[in-house]
Amino acid sequence: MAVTMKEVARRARVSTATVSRVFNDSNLVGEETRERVWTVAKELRYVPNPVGRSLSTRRTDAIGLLLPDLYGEFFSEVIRGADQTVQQHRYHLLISSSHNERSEIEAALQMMHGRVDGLVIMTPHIDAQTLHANLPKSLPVVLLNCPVAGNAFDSMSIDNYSGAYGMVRHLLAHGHRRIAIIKGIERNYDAIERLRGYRAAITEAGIQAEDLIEVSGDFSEASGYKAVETILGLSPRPSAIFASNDSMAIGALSALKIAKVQVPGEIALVGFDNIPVGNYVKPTLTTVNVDISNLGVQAVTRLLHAVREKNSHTKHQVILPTTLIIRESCGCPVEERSQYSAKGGDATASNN
Amino acid sequence: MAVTMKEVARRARVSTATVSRVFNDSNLVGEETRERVWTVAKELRYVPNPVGRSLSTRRTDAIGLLLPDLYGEFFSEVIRGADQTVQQHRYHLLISSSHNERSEIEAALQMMHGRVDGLVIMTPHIDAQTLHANLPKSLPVVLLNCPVAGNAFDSMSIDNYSGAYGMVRHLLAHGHRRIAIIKGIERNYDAIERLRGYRAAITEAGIQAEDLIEVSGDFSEASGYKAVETILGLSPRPSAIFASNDSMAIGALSALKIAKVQVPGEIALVGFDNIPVGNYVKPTLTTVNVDISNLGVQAVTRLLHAVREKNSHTKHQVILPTTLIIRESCGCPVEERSQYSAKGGDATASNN
DNA sequence: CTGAAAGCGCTTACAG
DNA sequence: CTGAAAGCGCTTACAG
Repeated sequence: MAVTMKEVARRARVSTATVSRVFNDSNLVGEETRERVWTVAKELRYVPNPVGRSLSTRRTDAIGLLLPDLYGEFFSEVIRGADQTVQQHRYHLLISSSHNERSEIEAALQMMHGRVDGLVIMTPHIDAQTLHANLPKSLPVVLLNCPVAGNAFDSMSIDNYSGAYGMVRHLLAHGHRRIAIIKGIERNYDAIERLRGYRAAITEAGIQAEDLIEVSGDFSEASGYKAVETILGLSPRPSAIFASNDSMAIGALSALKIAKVQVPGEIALVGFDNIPVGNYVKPTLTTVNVDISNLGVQAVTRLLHAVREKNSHTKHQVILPTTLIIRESCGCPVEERSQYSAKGGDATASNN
Repeated sequence: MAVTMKEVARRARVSTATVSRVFNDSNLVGEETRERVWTVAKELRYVPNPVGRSLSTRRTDAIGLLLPDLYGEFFSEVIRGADQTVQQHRYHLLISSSHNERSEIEAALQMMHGRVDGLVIMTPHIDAQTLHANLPKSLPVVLLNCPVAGNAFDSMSIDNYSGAYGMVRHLLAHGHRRIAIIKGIERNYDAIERLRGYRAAITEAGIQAEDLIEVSGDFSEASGYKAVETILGLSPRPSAIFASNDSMAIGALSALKIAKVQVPGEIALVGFDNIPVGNYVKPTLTTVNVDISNLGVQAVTRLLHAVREKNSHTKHQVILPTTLIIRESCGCPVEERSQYSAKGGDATASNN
């Protein structure tokens, strides 16, 4: 059907080896021969078959991206960063999502097997065990925001801890002493780290540990709404709320509006993630920014390094810094309403 | 390195042909043999190499998705629908984006060549010519929201015309007579169709064609903002604004707020797309909903039909209906604030 | 029910 | 600088 190398070779009166060399920019081809092959190839509209190529080179020139989900801007931004980087390196991107259960992840790992030269894996529910059991030992992997400890894998994650820490410090700096946190999903890694940052900032400020005000939430808008009912019932009432993500902050904002509690006048409110909607609510939402597409860029860059420089590559656990976005909802003076970096000092440098 | 079929065959004391048959659920294998092969395969953790497989079957079990962009919810929703469908059929999804220029599209088409069994192409800037020139005649293709005329390709698009028509009819039904449109990018297909719907509804209502109030825009928030300046300068002032997309509607809303013009009290405002932010602005935005992930589902379903039933497959141009989402910004009575279908009668049924 | 063999479209030492 | 040949890991008529 499609024209093959053999046909090009025949018409250009050379061997397939020579055609192959021409298409691989080998320098062991005579100028004249090269031209002749090019011409014929162009005429026939020959495009090398990547499958044949892959079989002999044992490369696929593709990498896989495993995602738990595909809802919302977070994942599309990761994909955007990944796609961009992959294209720069003339690689391809294979995407597979909806892997929230262990069995699905295992199936997905199997399916990627042999189709990609490396894998970026983002999934909250995975352990090193499962990974090792389902991946060829030699397949390079970068873990994205996965709670896998140790240094057996390259990993890349967001500095949830410092982001939360920096945000709470910001509230403290503006005089808040009773700061409530609306927590995320209990066993979620991001949620745990953000909570840890909150606790550290509070206790470091000399506030008693028993004064930590922790309200449950599950990252949903509804849970933020509900949490406010609890918070408004406390006495003395907290003067600030740190929601573990923006969705909950927005839910909280609705509840506060309905309860006729002024934000930030009577209570300050801040979130985490910097989702676009934060710019549209009134007051605009102070939050922690995460450069998500960069997360994708870095992960793929790191992975391709592992793929191409297998020998010199050494594994690292990288933590990407976050940024505070000061808008209206925290009530801090206008002149401070600019971006500045959250304390992100413990980010490990990547060395590729 | 990785264990191959040969190794499995050797250990199970059968030929590779038999191993192959076992893995392809062929029924010409004895039960006993089958078991033995399974056991050995399991032991060795054998996974068939898809590249070898592809080379002999001439299938890749993958389809490609070509996107112009990767910004925002629209594309992530398309991807979500596509990924979901692809997985159901045990196919793989190859993604490639940022194809806005002709040369990039051509390069992308070349790169997909041989890697996929079919292609879903979404790009505003493409003509049938370029497509034919860069695609193997035999490769199934589904065009997504592409302005390619004729029936040479399967295509799938949103019913922009009827959506706009229905929305403007809604405004007319509520007594509006001077309805301005903020247009989208001039040569953009969606924009053209929405404009066409607006014009049809207006003129059908017996309003003079010279009373069409068309203001330029480019789909950006900023252009919506600017358009309002023009609109407020008109006399008599329009009583309603139909923005060709939600982003512009939101820009317009900001401008109206600043100009202290009540929405919907003094002027009604509606958009198109139903982006999530529309729920958060005040007043909430009346708009036209497009089930985007379904667009991805339908396109892939159609494509896989073309891939697998090459013979029985006939090409169709499908138009997916839209829905009106009535919220606060159009000012219509509360009891009507529910979803109902926009006139979507001219959607062609897909027959796979 | 099973195997030997050819073939899918490339690449790459090896020899010249 | 060029070609003949082996090999990458599968599948599938063909023969038995």
